[in-house]
Amino acid sequence: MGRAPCCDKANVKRGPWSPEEDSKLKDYIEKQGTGGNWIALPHKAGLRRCGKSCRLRWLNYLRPNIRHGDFSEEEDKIICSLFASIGSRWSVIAAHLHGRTDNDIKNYWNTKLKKKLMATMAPPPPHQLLAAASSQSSSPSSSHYYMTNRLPPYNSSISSNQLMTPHQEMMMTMMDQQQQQLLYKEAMDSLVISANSNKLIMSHQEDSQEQSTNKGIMLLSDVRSGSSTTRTVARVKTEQHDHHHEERSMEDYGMDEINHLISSSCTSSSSNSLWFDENKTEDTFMLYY
DNA sequence: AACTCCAGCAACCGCGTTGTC
DNA sequence: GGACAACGCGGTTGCTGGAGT
Repeated sequence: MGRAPCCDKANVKRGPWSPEEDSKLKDYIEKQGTGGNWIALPHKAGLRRCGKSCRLRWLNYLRPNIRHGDFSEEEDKIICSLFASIGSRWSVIAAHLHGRTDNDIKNYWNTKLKKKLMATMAPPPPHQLLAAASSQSSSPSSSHYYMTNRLPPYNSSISSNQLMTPHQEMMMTMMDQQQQQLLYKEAMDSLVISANSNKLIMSHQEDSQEQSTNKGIMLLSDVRSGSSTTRTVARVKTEQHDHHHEERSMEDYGMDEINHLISSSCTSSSSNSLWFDENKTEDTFMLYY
């Protein structure tokens, strides 16, 4: 049995709003306010609409100081920067753009900005991804790329494949040096803090030579954007070792299993399972880009 | 002119969160 | 602290109009 409907759908009008309805809603709210109760508002305002629908219409279209139309380059950059750091939290992004609504920004991103960025930044071929990861490995005995989670100095020549999610990397092309440094830092931070995300790609690791843990859980990347490209994990095989990696997306895990994996990873004092511990700044973790 | 395709956008849906009793 | 109601948000749907054939 599903959730109870918020209103009697048989008795409410749906679809596009007429100018008369807009006028009624606007007049009522300007005179009476919302009264903190959207459910009761349509009846009081003489509208045969669902309260949710009224709220959406007001917030996205009727309320004062709403701006519609073309987004500026500056707004593009702000959206990209925030999307790279916090993902698709449109209401938060909207709060940074005066007069823009979350719905507007979401639509703009999905229909225009994303394509614009994709066109700017074609994804690297898989073999380049692997070669880059392999050549920068800190351990000659392994093509796994290890790095510390202390923030190294920003260097624009560093291949961002190893440091960022694809969507963060994509944003780089739009930004000036200062913004790139900020995004770079956010990318580094996200490798540690993203344990709370509900869209993480995880991997089992068994019998790693460099790490004594028998079985751990690795954060590969923060993929809160939900973009399909960020769900693709480059599997880096070592020539010397034949580590067994089982790559699974979050959706493949049951909640119990996820909780178990995370808790066992966090609490295992006898291993180097430290990927969720922000305090262990000297330790290393594995990165798959 | 008629039809199809598709981008853009407004609106809806349903889930998680917050507030109230 | 549990139950319920309402809000807020992000993902999705579906309508519309313009471009292409």
